[in-house]
Amino acid sequence: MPLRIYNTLNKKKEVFEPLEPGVVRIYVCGPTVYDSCHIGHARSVVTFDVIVRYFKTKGFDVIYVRNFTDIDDKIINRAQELSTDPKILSEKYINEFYEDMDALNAQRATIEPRATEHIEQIISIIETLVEKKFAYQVNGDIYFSVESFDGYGKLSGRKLEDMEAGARVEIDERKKNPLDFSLWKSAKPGEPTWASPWGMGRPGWHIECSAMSMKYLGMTFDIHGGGKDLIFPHHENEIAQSEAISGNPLTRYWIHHGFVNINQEKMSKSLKNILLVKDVLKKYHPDVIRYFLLSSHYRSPIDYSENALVEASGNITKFYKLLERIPYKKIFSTNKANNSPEFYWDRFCDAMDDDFNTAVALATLHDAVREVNRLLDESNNIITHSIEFILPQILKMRDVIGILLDPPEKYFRNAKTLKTSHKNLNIEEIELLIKERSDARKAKDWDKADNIRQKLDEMNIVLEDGQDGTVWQFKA
RNA sequence: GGCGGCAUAGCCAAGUGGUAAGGCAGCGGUCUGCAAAACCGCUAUUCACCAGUUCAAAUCUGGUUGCCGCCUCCA
Repeated sequence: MPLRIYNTLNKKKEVFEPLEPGVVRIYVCGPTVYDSCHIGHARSVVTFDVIVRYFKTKGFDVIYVRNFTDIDDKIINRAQELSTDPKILSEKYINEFYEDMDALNAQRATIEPRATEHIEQIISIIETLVEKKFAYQVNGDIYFSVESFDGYGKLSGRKLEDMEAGARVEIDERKKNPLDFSLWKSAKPGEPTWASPWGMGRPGWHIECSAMSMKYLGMTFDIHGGGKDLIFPHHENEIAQSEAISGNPLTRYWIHHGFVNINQEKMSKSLKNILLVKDVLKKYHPDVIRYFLLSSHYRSPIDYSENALVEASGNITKFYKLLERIPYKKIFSTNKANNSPEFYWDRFCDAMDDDFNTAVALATLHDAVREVNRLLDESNNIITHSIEFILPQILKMRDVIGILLDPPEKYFRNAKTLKTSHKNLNIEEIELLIKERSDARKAKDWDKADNIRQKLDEMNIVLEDGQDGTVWQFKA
């Protein structure tokens, strides 16, 4: 089955064909680094992380470019509020971004360019736009003239006339059209500036992406991605700038992911419900966050709630419980020695091929895990041939989804530490109680044993008596 | 005002013409001292509502209702 991608430009799924066979060139709009990453940033990063991982496992060479917007009004304003330098501020949040996203097991992009390191390219593009009369100068400012570009509105499905009518855009008398957007802003006192043919100033927001994508991926590349909110005006403007210069399509496939809501409300500063990645990571394992983010289709909105994370947590625990049943070395030493069709992996790929349907892909993982559990039950935990055949498929799925990378012991140990620190409990105390109960059980003092179990249950601890003794964990 | 999206079991969530994936919760069973975990079985005659097209519709068309997003910085 060929890979099909929903293309925002045409509003339908299209068969993916890279410009150059075997190579995928993809550009994703990265964060403006003026604040900590929230769960919405995580969705963007994880979504494209899985897409890129999938391309790689399918044998593509992936050139993945994700930028940092490190010069912008928001950064300058924030820096002023904090009486710091914009450069220092953006540096700080770039580091935070890496901390958060590394923690989430997101692989780094191939190239991670910053706007401020591409001023030269930006200026050169603006010069061309001015030469070709797509842009005009007003004092030290350069604006892009939306009317000069025929295709303006083709991505967002808007018409210039419609937008002007109800526009809430501030009327700036100097612009030819209210929707004209700035390519270059003249310097204001105290702001970072660069020399340009139009005097000291700094780039507008949209132009950096055109400059950097062009530099690293060429005039036309395969995939351009970002959040749905970027469709207009950001991506619309990128198309205008880039295509005005090249006369060729900026990109062949536009991928836009949906938002994360918090308890059915939009995340916003005014509602004070911005959920930071680093805060969620204090409570949940990274896999849990990834599972949550990938359990719905990337284009749908998803709703963050405590309940959703608890549920995701239960599923991740279930997966690790399976891995725990298999000697760790055995997990990696298995290799399929026969040529039968890889049922689960094929089903997983079919799902991924259908516009990266991670929900169905995860369902396939569940099915595979259930079967291995069943086979282990049947064989009394002996690794049989059938199991050796399914395990590598599970590992391949795991590698695409980017979860289950910890050794199970580590996962369960972390889970305990995470919860005990939250609940003011002490692992030694808990284990002492469990020891007491085990002694009682050996003495067949069931009442005492059940009493202790009851007590632990009240501490939200659940016990499992197995052949090799009792293991415990917190309820999700 | 303009553009777009969504509505599937108690909850989350796939499914875009061929008779409802998966997860959570629930019920019954195997296992267990009893549990838990794991596994097995059951759990939507039906996909917001009303018409229409079709041999066949959750899926297509028209309409109604309800939610949501974008049009201003936003992942």
